[in-house]
Amino acid sequence: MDDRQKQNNIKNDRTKKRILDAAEALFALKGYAAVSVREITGAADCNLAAVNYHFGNKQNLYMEVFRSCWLPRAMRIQECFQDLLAANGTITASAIVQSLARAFLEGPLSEEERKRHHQLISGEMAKPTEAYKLVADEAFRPLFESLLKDLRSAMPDDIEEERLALNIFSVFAMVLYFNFARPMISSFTGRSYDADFKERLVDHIVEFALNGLGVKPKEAPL
Amino acid sequence: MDDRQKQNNIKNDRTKKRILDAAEALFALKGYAAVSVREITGAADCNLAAVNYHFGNKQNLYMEVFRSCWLPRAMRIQECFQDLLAANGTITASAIVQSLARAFLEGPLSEEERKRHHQLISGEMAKPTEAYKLVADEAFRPLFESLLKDLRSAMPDDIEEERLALNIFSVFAMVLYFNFARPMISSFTGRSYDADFKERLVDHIVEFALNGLGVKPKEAPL
DNA sequence: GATTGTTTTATACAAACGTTTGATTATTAG
DNA sequence: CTAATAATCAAACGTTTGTATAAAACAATC
Repeated sequence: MDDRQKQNNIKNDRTKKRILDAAEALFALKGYAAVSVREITGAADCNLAAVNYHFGNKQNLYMEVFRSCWLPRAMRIQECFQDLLAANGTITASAIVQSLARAFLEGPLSEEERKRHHQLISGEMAKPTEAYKLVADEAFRPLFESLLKDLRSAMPDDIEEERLALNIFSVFAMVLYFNFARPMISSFTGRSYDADFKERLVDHIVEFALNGLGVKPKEAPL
Repeated sequence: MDDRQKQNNIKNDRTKKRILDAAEALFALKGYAAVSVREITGAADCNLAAVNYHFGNKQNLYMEVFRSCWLPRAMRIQECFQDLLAANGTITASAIVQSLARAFLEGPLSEEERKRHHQLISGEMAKPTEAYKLVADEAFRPLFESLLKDLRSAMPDDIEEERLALNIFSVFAMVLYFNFARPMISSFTGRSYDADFKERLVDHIVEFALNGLGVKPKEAPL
């Protein structure tokens, strides 16, 4: 029968999973309040009541998107960073910055995934909800601590803890900004985010983090 | 009569202005979709129909918030930056970065204004609407061009245009990030955004922009 | 003081919202 | 096969949404 076929085509993957995917895409695109449950179930090709059946309510679904879609991806990025860093041999400041920039800009995510990932977290940073706490505790804080440790071992011993933290934030600022502000950067520079430009960005971030503006240019030992 | 008194107390300032204020505060706090017209008119202490009478519809009101609240404030910041830069005498890279950081972090805005200002634009950068185009054309682009000009005159002649642009973005990244990510930074460093910490941030941004991480620390000539 | 134009008011409306319900279909276990 | 559990469904619930309307209050002009 073609009932069977139809099931195999679209419906056979668990409804719950389809709802999560559709919800993630829509929440990333338009934000929590601007997306209706009907829109989600429409995109997931299931009944309206399915959201409440599987997730209780709309808010729980939103939280679940972060718990079971966003967080695992954040882990993948962080693992990618640690792999790159390890592959680099000795832990130098330059290696840390470069690995971080690569993991975030080129990293393990597809272009579509990266877009979703950053749009979702942008929404949370602009208007934090309960999901922010989850993400800060489970992803940001551990990464920050790990970076603190790495960078401490790569910098002079007498550096103050606060300066170390500010340095990390500054590198983060660049890495996130070059993702976050893509439309503006593309528009102002006239370059699209292809592999070439991303490579250029990684190089720039590393150089800037090591030499700043490079007012007194010296051959950077990258 | 106390009708007259009541008018002087709250109502006498033009309804239109009160709606704009209330709308700005609420849009900044919760985002466009999460705010209802009734919420706005309630906060502005006026009739529900006033929004449609004075602004046509909810979307126009949102645009008007950017046109007549956000943009003028962006101008004030930019003027502050130019005043600081001019007061600094010669245009050096250090002076540019310092003036920019000061204008944005300490600047002419009250703490409440700055919060609103950044929340509004965060929302737009996370989920751009029509307002983004307005803001990019009227505020971002001119500031970017002006910075490009200033920085070009302060850097070696042979520097490529693209590198100049990336440098500007990087400084911007820090300045905006230290505003944007306030909650996270406060939480991770344990410091509140008082005058002391903001001064520290300005110093850090200048130093980082000039020397990067400062891996090979040399007495910064600030 | 009547007339005219502007602003405010109370009320109404259809559409869309998140959630609930009870019937119906699939799936699993005995 | 039957009983029980899980999942899907169409329909409806009571609210809340953005916007429209027409009457009332106010302001300014003559």
